[in-house]
Amino acid sequence: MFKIQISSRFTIAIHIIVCIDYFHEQFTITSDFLAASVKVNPVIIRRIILQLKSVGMINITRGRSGMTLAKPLDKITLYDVYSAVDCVNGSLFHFHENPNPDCPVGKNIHNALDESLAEIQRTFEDKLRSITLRDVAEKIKL
Amino acid sequence: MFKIQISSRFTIAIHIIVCIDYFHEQFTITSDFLAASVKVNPVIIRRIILQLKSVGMINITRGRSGMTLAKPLDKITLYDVYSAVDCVNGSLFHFHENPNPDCPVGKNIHNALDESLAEIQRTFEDKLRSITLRDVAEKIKL
DNA sequence: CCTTCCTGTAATAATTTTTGTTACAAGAGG
DNA sequence: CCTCTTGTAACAAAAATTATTACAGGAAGG
Repeated sequence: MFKIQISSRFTIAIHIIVCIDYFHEQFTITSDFLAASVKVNPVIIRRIILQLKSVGMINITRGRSGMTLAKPLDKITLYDVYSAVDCVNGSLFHFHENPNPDCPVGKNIHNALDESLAEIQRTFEDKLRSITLRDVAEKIKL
Repeated sequence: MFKIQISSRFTIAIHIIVCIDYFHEQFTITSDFLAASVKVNPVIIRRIILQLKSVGMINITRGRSGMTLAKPLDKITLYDVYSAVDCVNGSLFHFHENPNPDCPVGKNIHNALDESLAEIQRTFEDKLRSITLRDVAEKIKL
């Protein structure tokens, strides 16, 4: 009924990293190469790899060089990827913005909830931190 | 830059439940009353209270009766509210839908990731289960 | 029993996000 | 200098979220 999902940019980014690791000795990895594996437009890939590059996760240059990983897989957690592509600056929860300040509940609901919501988000992100790209890549190679 | 937030329906639903608890002895609680505290259109309120009703969390009748809670606050967890308003049937994560089956990575990425993503979601939902509406309401009354 | 109030619900609009696409300048390397 | 590919803008399409109007139909009060 309702959607509420974390962008596919996250799983695409994971797919990209695993692909670079998997194929880097066999092929020159380009955005077209990755687009063929992920099956999306190459520009989508480029936008994501720019974000991964900006946090020092991969190396890219223009021209025929192809891209490489800048870190070993076991030094990249799902959280690293998540924060690289999705900008988790803010809250995972969307708060209704104008509760009535003249109502005792409306005035305090934010304070009453914020701490709990932040704690939930922290738990979620800690779990993301506990899984590395190596864990994922190993399951691919089986 | 990107949004990715759980619908405000969740925090609105919490607001609603706390309001009913807080005001039920003083006032007749209607969707207009709640709309004034939350500061959204009454129809938004009605759609949410219907969902809360459908899982047996509140009692509603047409006419002048007003609505009441069907459960004590400490028997309602944030997860109960979350699942009532947001239909968490599916995954919290949006997977890109057509990875290339002819690519060894594309063919296996789903299997390799699904278990981990499900575990992350489970952790998240368990945390939601650990907080009750009583915890929230108590902070309002301070 | 009839008037009033409020829910339940459809229909629709306005925003905001997300994803996809085309196009092209500019850097890198052969 | 030619070719390949990134980096990026501009724009289009699709999907999701939130808001709004309107009204039929129970429930309660007089």
